[in-house]
Amino acid sequence: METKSSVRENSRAKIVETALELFARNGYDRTPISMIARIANIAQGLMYRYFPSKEALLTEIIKESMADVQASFDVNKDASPLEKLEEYLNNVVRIIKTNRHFWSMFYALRTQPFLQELLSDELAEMYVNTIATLETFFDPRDPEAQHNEALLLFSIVDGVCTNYVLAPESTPYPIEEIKECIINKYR
Amino acid sequence: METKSSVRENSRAKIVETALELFARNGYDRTPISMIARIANIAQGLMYRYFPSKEALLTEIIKESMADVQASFDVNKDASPLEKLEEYLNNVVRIIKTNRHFWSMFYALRTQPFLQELLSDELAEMYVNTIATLETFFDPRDPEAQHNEALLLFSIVDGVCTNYVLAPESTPYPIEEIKECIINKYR
Amino acid sequence: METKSSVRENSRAKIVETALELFARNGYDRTPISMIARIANIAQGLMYRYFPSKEALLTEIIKESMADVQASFDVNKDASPLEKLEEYLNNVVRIIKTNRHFWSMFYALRTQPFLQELLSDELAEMYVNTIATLETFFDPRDPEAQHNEALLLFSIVDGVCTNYVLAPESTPYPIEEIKECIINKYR
Amino acid sequence: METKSSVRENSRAKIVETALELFARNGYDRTPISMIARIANIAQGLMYRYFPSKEALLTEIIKESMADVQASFDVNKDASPLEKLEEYLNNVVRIIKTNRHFWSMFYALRTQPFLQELLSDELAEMYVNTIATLETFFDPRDPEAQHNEALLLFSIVDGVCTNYVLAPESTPYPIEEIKECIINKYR
DNA sequence: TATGAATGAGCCTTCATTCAT
DNA sequence: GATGAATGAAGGCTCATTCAT
Repeated sequence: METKSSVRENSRAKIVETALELFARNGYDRTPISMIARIANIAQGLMYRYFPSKEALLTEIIKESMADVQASFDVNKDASPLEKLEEYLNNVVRIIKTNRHFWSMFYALRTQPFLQELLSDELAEMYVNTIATLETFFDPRDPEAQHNEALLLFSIVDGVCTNYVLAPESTPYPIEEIKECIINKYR
Repeated sequence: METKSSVRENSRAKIVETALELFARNGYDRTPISMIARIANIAQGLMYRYFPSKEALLTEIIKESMADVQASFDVNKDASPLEKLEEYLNNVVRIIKTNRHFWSMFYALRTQPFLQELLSDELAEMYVNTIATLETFFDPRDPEAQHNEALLLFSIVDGVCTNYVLAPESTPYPIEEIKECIINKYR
Repeated sequence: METKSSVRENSRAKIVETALELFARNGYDRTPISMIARIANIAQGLMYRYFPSKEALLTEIIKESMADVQASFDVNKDASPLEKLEEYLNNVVRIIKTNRHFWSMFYALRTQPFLQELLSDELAEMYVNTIATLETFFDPRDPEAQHNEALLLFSIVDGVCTNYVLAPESTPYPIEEIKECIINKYR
Repeated sequence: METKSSVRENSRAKIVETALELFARNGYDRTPISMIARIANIAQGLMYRYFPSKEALLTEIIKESMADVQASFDVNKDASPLEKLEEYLNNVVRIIKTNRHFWSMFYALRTQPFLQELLSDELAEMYVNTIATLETFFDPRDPEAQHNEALLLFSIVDGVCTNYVLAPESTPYPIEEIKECIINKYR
């Protein structure tokens, strides 16, 4: 028997899933609500029972996915810096492979000016947290160098992930091998 | 006295310049032609004398700027691999600092699905060329490793440049220091 | 114990009461069914068990309230014209003070073209009845003057009531004093 | 030869005229922009080159018409109170006959709650001004009575005008005769 | 060449109404 | 009787593009 609230959850999930895929494929501004509705096989107006606006749908999707991601970033505190770095990269690769749709959308979105305003709080918080984590991988005796190393590592991961999700299916990006390359540089 | 063709060049240049700045600031989809016209101080319809459509304006801007960039990427063929890499990074940093508007726009645009179709030929060509150049920086005895190293270097530059143009004015990205960090990793 | 029909009456009454208040406050076209349902604490769809449409709800409310009003307009047939007029004005003032919500809505609605069609029969009947009553207050020897006096009195009451219900709380309309003014004019 | 600015004026006037008529006939909320456009024989989007929104179109229409009206309310300062009152009533009747469309719309609009907010400034100012003018018609020795008399006269005019514009063509409202009735009451 | 008025397709959103539970 | 999820037809508004001058 389907309860009312499970009906609700079903609809909501269908909207989120479809929107995520379409935002990733076409971009946010090129994905009309009508297209989401058509592909999700629901009426146009239904989205507005679950989200107050198209923008709210987007931010909700991002917040939910981000929360999932943050949860899977527990790093072993007792490991050596190099081990931590290795574990971090493994986590990154695992997560980006698992949620490719989301990250494809994310990397397309984070460079859009109007979205930076929309998401500035979430983005800034995540950025600061991540940099702080990455700093623990490097020698704290020279704080400036430590900070710069963290920035660079973040940028590397950024670039690699972007290239991974943007690579066409015909020439996939060898992310596992690239990961090994990175680790080698830090040995 | 202003000749006809210089008038033409003036209007055209003003359109390109204004569009570039606005595309960078607001994003392509959020920049109406009317806004470009207003800020460039020309009539709305005038753009269509120079470019057949808004998309054509964009691709033109990108092609022109890309050509400029390619031209400034001559690498000294006789230098050592490390010297080449250093020179390459210097070029990148110099160019991105000089044309920040363009690169800001470029990095916002390259992840947009609809643009990848629009520019796929140019983008693919540039990508292949660049990777080929970067491969010359690495040991050719293991071609697969060589290729992966080139991919990684490209991704690193990608990530660093993206973070540079996205950094808010309040906390600028220390790109010169980061460049040194990178070079250190390759010594 | 609540019988079935009293439940029915409760829901129905709650809908009518809430709708009346909201129509008065926001206007008919700016009061969604969903808002009535939310404030009346009932389900959206429930209204359609009692009224076939939003328009039907409105006309029902008006008809019911009008009936109440008509009932309280019995004028003493044996009184002098001036006494009749005074009694009539007293009735008007009493009724409008008692059902302020309804009259506030009524005066907002009666000028709306689409409602005039909807209610034209009721409105016309009430209008003719009222004018006929008012005519008994004036000298029948000049029928045209008598009719015009009735029209004028009706208009005066109309204007005074409208201004009363429209007056903001900060500067209430002194309807009792105005009533005395009117009576003085007819002495 | 038609200049550009006269083209502009033509279009604008056509929009205003059509909107005024339709707002009067159907009510503001029941008059879609698309209907205005269709009847004015212009494209839907054109309105937005002249007015930033539908609401702005309405307030503009009201402001313009109100200004016209205010201008025609010069009362002879040296006349006796009764003469002033007579002149005032003559002005009212003349104006309402001339701009019947506008006043039909105006009386339909002024009772709509959401419009009171929209126009509260204009409405309040006009109200205060008018009451102040009307007070000069009455004996200043009892200020409270004077104020109440002004309120009543305003209400009377209000009611008469409303009934005039609402009267169906089949039974027109004899406004000239009613005007005489009113004057008689004040003799 | 240049202007800016005009067009109309398409977008986001609201809301009266229906329907499965 | 009661619920609230789902529908779909408008409505207001934006904007790339065309066209008369």
